[in-house]
Amino acid sequence: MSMPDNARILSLIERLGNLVRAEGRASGAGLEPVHRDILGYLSICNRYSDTPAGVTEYLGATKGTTSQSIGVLERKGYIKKSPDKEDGRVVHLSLTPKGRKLSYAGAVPDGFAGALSDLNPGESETLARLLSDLLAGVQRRTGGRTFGVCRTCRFFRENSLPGSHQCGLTLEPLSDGDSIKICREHETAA
Amino acid sequence: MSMPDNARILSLIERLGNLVRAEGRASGAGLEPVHRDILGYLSICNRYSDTPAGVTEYLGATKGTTSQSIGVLERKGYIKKSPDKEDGRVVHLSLTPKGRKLSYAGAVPDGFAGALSDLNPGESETLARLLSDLLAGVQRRTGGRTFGVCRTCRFFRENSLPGSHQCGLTLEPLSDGDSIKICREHETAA
DNA sequence: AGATAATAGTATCGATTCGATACTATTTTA
DNA sequence: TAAAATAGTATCGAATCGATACTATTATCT
Repeated sequence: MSMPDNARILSLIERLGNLVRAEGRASGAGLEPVHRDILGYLSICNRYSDTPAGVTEYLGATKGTTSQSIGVLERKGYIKKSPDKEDGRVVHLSLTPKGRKLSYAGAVPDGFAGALSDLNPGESETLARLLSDLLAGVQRRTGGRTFGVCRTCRFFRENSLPGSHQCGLTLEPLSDGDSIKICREHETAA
Repeated sequence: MSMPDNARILSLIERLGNLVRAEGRASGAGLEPVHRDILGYLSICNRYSDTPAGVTEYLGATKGTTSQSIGVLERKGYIKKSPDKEDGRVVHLSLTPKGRKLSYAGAVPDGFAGALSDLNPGESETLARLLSDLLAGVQRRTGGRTFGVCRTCRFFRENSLPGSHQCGLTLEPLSDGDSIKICREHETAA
């Protein structure tokens, strides 16, 4: 008689997602949820992914919509655009100091922080893992990118020098800092 | 070095929520996510909760916004308004046949169905439980309603006749069908 | 080489959300 | 009976969002 687990999970995710959006909207200084999403993404993505197309894939929106949101953030001084040196079509996005501050500020809203602290540590970990698995599964199925961490990608290569790595796709060198960012070209290592 | 579990969970919920919204938008015939939310809510709420105020609390929006969305659904013929018999301020909302069909159709999008089926049954159950707990915790803290199932409410009373119950708040009789719907006045039984 | 296709991004349109504010009507409370 | 609370609507401006059309650049194919 009760709802099947799948539909229930979906409904819960939708409601919790709405709450996160609503809480964020209430507390963020005039910033829409999508703006916080974009700033957050730009703060953790690597140099292959900091483009309007990368943001578009990450958010699952259309590129027209994303272009508008990026325009708003640029006009308000949170991000800056700079042309790619090799591909004349590509634009890179970077956070201004003002934008960087906000991308950190978007911490955990009070209501959630409290509710999460009610879970015991094992449960938090389980929840995080199950949600990750679910997200990865959805993305695999819908052809979406996984946006995994560089270091876990099948193209990631260790170099002989400590702290020096290489991307097998672009063949470019990668620093330790690069290796912990997320990438739109990420494919999970087998 | 890695993200704390709490921030990670929040980010996962936000991303999954966005995906649900996006998938729903793509597949639903011109219906916005909030419209599906409203239709879904009306299909499972009881007669004390099928009002604009009930929808407002459930969605966490403002009443002005909700009033507009309800207006759209009414104009498009998915729901119908009828005045309350006792309180002249109150309006009840009901699904038209057209609306009822859509509230069922909004089932689980393909990508999610597949990804959820990858979890083994125990994991699904765990995930559903953890998300429920989280939602309840957030609502308790933010003063929001829990919208629990009538039968689990502290005001729910069994009658001597089988299949007949009573609401201790309104003192009205409740059928078996009533007892499995969600209510905005719900308070978890101790 | 040169035509064609694919890709990155922008511009514009209409419908809609959303919060804020103000407003009406009804009911409750003091 | 007057004041306050409640339910709901109306209106405004800013922004999202998808759809479509468009420009510019790069890749591909013949």
